[in-house]
Amino acid sequence: MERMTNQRRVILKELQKHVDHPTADELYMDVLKELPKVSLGTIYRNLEQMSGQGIILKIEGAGQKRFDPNPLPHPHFRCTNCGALEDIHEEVRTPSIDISSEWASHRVVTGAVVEFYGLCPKCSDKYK
Amino acid sequence: MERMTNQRRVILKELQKHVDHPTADELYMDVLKELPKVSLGTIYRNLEQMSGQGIILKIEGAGQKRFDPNPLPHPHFRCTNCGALEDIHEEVRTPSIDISSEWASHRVVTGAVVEFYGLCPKCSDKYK
DNA sequence: ATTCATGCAAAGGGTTTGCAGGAAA
DNA sequence: TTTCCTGCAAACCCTTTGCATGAAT
Repeated sequence: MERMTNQRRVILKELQKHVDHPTADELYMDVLKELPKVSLGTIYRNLEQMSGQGIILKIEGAGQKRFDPNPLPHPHFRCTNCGALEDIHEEVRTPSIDISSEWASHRVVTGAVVEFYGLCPKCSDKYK
Repeated sequence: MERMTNQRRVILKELQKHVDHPTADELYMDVLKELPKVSLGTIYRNLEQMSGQGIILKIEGAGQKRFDPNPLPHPHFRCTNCGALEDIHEEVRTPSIDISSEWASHRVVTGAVVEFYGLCPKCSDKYK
């Protein structure tokens, strides 16, 4: 059974402060302020464990992994210029597929990822 | 202007033979059979260039980058066990978002990625 | 007491890059 | 001939891992 260590508590608390979705090293900088001796390996190990437990969400894609304190799958918007990843609070028509199909009968379909992409407000301003 | 080299021709031809979506090193193995002196760097440079030109599709996500000879965005299915990536030929209701919204007015939304995930036929057999 | 987690540092894997020589245009 | 591309190898970046120590249970 996994243990509730102080490091883990602080990592989760710092992640939950974010409205954006930080990378492991961004979170490391935050955690360092509270735990000056923490190591980046500990950040990675805890993020990996918590996402495996469904407490947080690990988001893989272009560039570095990013982490989201909200574990429920939801759509994101990724800036192809600066890499920023943000939640979409707008209404999104989610994709679906017929799981009773012949195709699906040969697979185990557990979920889907939806990611819109383009330029974030900051980056789109540069093109004005 | 970019040049049509023999390496590039062969890389594209080998990619087009695939119904799956190979990684750079898988494609490297294929190309080596035709061009025994080709380097992995050349594979990466050409794949990067062709995807930038919209001739092929670069797919980023869990693990290694994968490449698809079909440059038109389309849904994929990813096996979370073996990493295989395949096209979905089933009907998929694609996601959409209101691009006339306040939210969208601050961004440039250029596209969306849809990826279903789960276990591929080979991997789901192992759990039977 | 027994495990599991930590800090540290090194290794790992995939991808990118600098350079001198080679081939398209 | 001028540029762009190649092969080679080294560098790079992010992430994972081995190990001895430390802290939860």
